[in-house]
Formats: sequence, structure tokens, C-alpha cells
Amino acid sequence: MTTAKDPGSEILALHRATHATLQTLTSLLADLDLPAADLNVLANLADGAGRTVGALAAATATKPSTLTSLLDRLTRRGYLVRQSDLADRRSFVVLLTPDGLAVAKRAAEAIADLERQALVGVTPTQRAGFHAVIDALTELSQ
Amino acid sequence: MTTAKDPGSEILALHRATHATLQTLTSLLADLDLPAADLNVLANLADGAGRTVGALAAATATKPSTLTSLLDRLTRRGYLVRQSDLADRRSFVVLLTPDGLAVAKRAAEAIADLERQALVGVTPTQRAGFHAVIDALTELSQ
DNA sequence: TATTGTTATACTCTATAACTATA
DNA sequence: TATAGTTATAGAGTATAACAATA
Repeated sequence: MTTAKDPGSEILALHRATHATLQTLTSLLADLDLPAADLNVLANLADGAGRTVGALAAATATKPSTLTSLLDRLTRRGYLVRQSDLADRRSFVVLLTPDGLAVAKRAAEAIADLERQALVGVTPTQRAGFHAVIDALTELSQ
Repeated sequence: MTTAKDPGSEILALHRATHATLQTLTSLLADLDLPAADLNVLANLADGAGRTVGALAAATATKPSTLTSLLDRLTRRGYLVRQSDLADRRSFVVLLTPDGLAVAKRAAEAIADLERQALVGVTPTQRAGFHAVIDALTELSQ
């Protein structure tokens, strides 16, 4: 046997899983009427702490220009505000409103629920392995 | 300690890693001038075997209607053909041309290279854990 | 009747380049 | 000069509903 059995499998599995989980989350939270990327950003803000646009871009591995229209939409909905960063006035700090925090918490809870259900038969060791691989792939791609 | 330390982390990490790896792949293969989703589909076909549109949709966790324009584009480029499935004439089998196979193999190799580089310090056990978590999340979301 | 895939349609996702304000 | 973020722009990604062909 000289042939690799399953070339490309981690990254292809990653993309498949991302599509699948995004669709599931969107339909679980259909009443919020928010696209998947918005849920993702909100979940990243669910701890209530402010983050600069750049920090959010890093957290989601997207570009600031990708976030602009998304943040505009969430602002229009009353879910967040952009505050000028006092420390560096080129930056904006993204801050959830009370409404936004409630929605963000629902998104984060739906994600946590989905993980709990999916990972009921998964050991902490396997979970640690998952993060080791994910982190390695993410770090190499930055 | 009653608070979970890192709620939502698997799925958020998944989405971050997907964005990061897609961007890296696209720039590694910039000379092919293909968007990320095309590379993903081609890599899924790189073994040279034909697949129905439905099977491809399942492999990428997308809908057939999402694939239509993508397959049209790859057909226009001469990378694949749709053949009527003799066993079930409602179906189309997607088959790579020789040119398409060459491009698909480059995509699959770039993915394999990226994985090799990223996972050089990752143990087989960690890798197995990764797949256990990914599979659990994917299966729950179908 | 049910299923496969396309078409038509409507938005969202995403990045690059040029720009503004600030550092 | 360099950086943070937006604006302008262009194209790709995605799904739903309606449809045609086949089962």
C-alpha cells in the first residue's frame, strides 16, 4: 500500500461540517430572522465585552470590509452600536445593546446546545484533539 | 466554579478555521483563478470517480441548487461534464475531464500539503479526536 | 405521487482598491 | 508614512419555490 487512504480529509471535513452546522443553527433560530454570519458574529460578542472591528475580523477570520455591511445591518436592527475607541480614534468598538445581548445569548446557547447534543459520546481527549487540529490549521492559515 | 469556561467554542472554532483555510487555499492556488467553493468541489472529485449532483451536495453539505451555477462555471471552463445517469435518468453524473482532473489533483494536493504542514506536531490520537468531533457535529446537523 | 436537478429570484458573503481620519 | 475602518464595486455563495423530466 503506497497510496494515502484519505488525502485532504481534515479540511474537506471541516468545510462540510461548517456548512452543515450553519444551516442547522439558522433553522434552529429561524425566528430571529438573521443570516448565519450574523449569528456567528453575535455569538462571538455574547460575553458582552466590546471588541474592535479588527478584533472581530480576526475572531471570524474575515476582513473588516466583510463586516461593515453585516454590522450596519445589526445596527439598523438595534442590536449593536459602534463607539469610537478613546484609546485610538481610528478604531471602533462594537458593543451590543441590551436587545443585542439577548439575541447574542440565544445564539450562543443554541450553539452550546448543539455541541452538547452532538458531543455526548465524545471524550474530553477527543475534544482536545479536535482543538489541537483546528488550532494548527487556523494558525497556519493566517 | 459553576460557569462553563468556553461555551460555543467548537462550532465557532470550526467557522474560524474554515474561513482561514479557504482563504489560504485560494491564494495558494491563485493561478487557477477559481473561487474557494470550486476548489472544494474539485477536491471532492479528485479521485476521478463520477458522482451525482445529489452526492456532491451531500459531500459538501450544500443544496443541489447551490451547485448548479458552480457546475455550470466548471463546465464552461472545460473541467467537467454532466452525463445522464443510465440507472436513473433524472440524475446527472458529474465527471471530470482530463483538464479538470489535473486541476482537481492540484487542489487535492494543496489541501494535503496544507494539512501535512499544519499537522506536523499533531498526534494520530489528536487527529482521531478531531474526526470524532467533526463527524458528530456533521451527523447531528443533517 | 415522489424525487432529481434546473431555473428564476432574492439576498447575503466576500474581497480588493481607493479613500478618510487618525496615529 | 502607516494603520483602522468605510465606501464603492464586482462577483460568488446560498437557499426557497416553481418547474420539467423521470421514477
